[in-house]
Amino acid sequence: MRFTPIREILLGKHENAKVVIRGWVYRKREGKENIFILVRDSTGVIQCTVKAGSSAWADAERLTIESSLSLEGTVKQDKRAVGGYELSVDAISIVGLAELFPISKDKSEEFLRDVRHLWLRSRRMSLIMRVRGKVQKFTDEFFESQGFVEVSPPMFITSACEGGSTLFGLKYFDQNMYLTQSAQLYLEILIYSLEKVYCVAPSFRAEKSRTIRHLTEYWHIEAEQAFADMEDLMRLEEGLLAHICQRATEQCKEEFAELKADMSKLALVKPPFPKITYTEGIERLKAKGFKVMWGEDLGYEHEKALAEEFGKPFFIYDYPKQIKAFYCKTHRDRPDIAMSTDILVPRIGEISTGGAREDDKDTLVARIKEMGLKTDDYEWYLDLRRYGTVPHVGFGMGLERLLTWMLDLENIIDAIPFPRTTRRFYP
RNA sequence: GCCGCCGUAGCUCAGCUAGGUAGAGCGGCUGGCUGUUAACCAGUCGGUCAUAGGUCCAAGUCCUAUCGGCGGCGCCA
Repeated sequence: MRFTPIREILLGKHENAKVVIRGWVYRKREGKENIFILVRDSTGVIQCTVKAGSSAWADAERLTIESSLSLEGTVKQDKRAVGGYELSVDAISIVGLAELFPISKDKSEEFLRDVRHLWLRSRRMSLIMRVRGKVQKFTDEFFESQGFVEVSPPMFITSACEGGSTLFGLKYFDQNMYLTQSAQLYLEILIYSLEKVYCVAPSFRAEKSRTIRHLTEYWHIEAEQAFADMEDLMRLEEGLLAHICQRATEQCKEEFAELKADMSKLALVKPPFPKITYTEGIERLKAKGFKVMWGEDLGYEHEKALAEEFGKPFFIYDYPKQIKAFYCKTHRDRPDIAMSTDILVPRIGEISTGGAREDDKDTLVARIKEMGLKTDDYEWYLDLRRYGTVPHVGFGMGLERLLTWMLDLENIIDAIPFPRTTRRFYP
């Protein structure tokens, strides 16, 4: 049996032809003369009409919202149907008669989160998931074009990447292990053979953050590049973002329109991005009346204020060493300044952090001790500096934060099908 | 970790300020009507007011604790 995608019918390709479609009941309106069944499949929604007296009438009467079915009928152009085409039904075959569907007209955020496994069927969620899939594809396209190799980092790790306080611990047989919070250190291993590597993989953070931009499990776009400096890094990052935004404007028009997401902001994402130093950021904030001291990390309000000025993604770089991780390289002539850069976007703030990694073994050992960490935990990491060390850079970008910004989502949880937050991890 | 808000019918909410018989809309069911557009009209079913304790003649309403949820800050991507 050949089934016709609903989208093809709506595009006018099957006018007056007999077709068979399959899908789920989206809405149903019942009268004496007609039953109107709105059927959705993965490609669209179409109105199907069943006339009184038709052999399909009894089945049409039984149908409930979200029942799965196939319908045979004739495609008719009809202005009265949303979409311009409808199916005049000859036969219905019910696949799975649905029980009373819990999601109806009125719905609260809280309830929809409780039934997320059903809410994912909604038009809105499927559109977002489509864009998410595309953005992942665009990411692969970009790295492919730049000669990067996609690699697969581990999820089980033995020690922290950054500190330790935000790790999820777990029992690994008789030992304690953790879920990774970044693939960075593992990508660093791989540049010694592949030079340019990237991955898109989950990162886990046990931060009890209660905000619209935090997940405990999020997908992390990470890359590392050997023989590269900060300029290479920023060029890579802005190239990636610009490519994703460019391709989204080409391929995701319908999704943006239906989600009422503002697509015009994507056109502003063109290299080179605005770039300011941390010091300049502090000055700008002071000029705006914020009470910030050089050396303090920027808070969310600070980030938002700066991002508003630019109205598009931009870089902040050259942070004070003390607010950055142990592996961060510092300027040789300004040892208090870390070669680190963030990308900030309006409304969300930070979506990416990257930088040069310390490539000198002794400096790295000193930094590890300075931060109160144990060199024993980083023996293999130090090996990378013992055997053919190279200057290298890398970054990590939060896929869901990127999508939240692109699609104007109110909360990051809608950027991922199965969000894990401090309070929610079902289904 | 700190702070704020919320929890009443399957769903969305009102009722709480100032204690006095548990309400509406949607959904379901029954009937009617209509080429309907998240249809409409009538009727009907539906509730241990999150849980536990307290105050009171009387608690959905006031007090305390607990549980659950949402958000802000911090931290981060």
